[in-house]
Amino acid sequence: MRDTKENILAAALRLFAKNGYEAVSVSEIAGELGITKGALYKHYASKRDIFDHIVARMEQMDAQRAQSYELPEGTRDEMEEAYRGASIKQLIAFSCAQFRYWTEEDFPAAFRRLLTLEQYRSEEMGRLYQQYLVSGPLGYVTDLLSAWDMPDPQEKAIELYAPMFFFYSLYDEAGSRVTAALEEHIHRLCAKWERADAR
Amino acid sequence: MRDTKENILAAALRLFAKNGYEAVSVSEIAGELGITKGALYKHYASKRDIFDHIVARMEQMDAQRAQSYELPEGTRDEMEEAYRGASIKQLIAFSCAQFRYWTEEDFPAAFRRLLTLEQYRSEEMGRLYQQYLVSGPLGYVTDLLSAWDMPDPQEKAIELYAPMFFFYSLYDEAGSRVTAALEEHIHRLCAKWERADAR
DNA sequence: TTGACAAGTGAACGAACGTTTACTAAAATA
DNA sequence: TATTTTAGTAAACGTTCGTTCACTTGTCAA
Repeated sequence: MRDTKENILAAALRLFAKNGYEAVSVSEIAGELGITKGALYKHYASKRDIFDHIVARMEQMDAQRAQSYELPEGTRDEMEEAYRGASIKQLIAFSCAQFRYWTEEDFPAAFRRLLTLEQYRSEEMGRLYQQYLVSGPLGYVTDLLSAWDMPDPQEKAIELYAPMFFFYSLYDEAGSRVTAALEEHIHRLCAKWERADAR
Repeated sequence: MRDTKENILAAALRLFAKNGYEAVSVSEIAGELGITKGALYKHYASKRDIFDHIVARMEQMDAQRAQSYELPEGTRDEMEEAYRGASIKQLIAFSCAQFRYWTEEDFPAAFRRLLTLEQYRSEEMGRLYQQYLVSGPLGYVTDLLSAWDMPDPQEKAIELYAPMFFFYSLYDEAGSRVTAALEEHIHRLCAKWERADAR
């Protein structure tokens, strides 16, 4: 089959996301596909090579997703004008979409758990974890609110993003049952800001 | 030395918290103390036995800490009366202390990272992770606010606890620099509730 | 002083690890 | 049709894993 290479990537990610990179053996990955571990080396040079391809794939998916949203990219300094044009409604939609992305989409959801498990092992993984799931999103929301001249942008960014981050962990235990509560929280908060803004 | 057993526990926890249980070898643990891995088996029956003692130790530390606080223990149903007696000031103090506990105290801080890395590997670890760091604390705060007859207790509990949870991850990258911001958040929020309550 | 015990060493165990190799059969290409 | 490539197997490689064992040393109680 031509998609064996793709199946290896998916199976490896699924296992890495559950047990962590070191705890998964090459035989185990191959076993998931019903092939021997020797065959696996026809597609990837090493176990680490599989991992690297997973990270690269995530980077590619993320870049693709970034440009499909109307919210501006880049840091505040570069994009100040664009930031001002974005609306609170867009922020709501973006936040909800981001949550569903990291919980419901197979690849991103597994990659999030993988990063969670690898974050302390190397500087690089810690950086990726922060960038995708912690200080990255927080900084983005902060910059956005700041460009809108909202008072206390960092405070508000925490109010918005910390529950999203917290709900990732709730989701991991309780499943999609919790998604509605999180989206309600986002809507309530943004509505409050809009009221304060109009005043 | 009599405290070799204790040193093994500490070294193993430190390594487990960085790399995860499977990625740490018995030789590595022994190497940290300058002894051979054979000697390690004079103190613990197996690698898993070390891990189990770490979990038991955490349970013991947690039970000890629970009774040293004035806030009531147990679930709401059992302790409704006690809940009503607790004050918002106590909630602030308890929350700040809890954050410092899971970030600054050596053993709990390392155990928190260990749980983070092991949470998906077994049901038991997932349960402990939730109990110590996710739904456990959230439920506790919810019950407390609910016993005070505050409106929307779950909403408020998320407002209070989600940032604490989020700041654990910020702390892991940025260190104690972020503690002040978190404590400010707690104070601000509780002050807001007190104002609304007095009205 | 003697003997039991506690705490270490270092070599060995079988199993599992990631990786390589020789070989095969089917598919693609010339 | 003949040949090369692709994708697989099965066995073996050297290494490391967790664990055990025979042995040494120092401490302390009888």
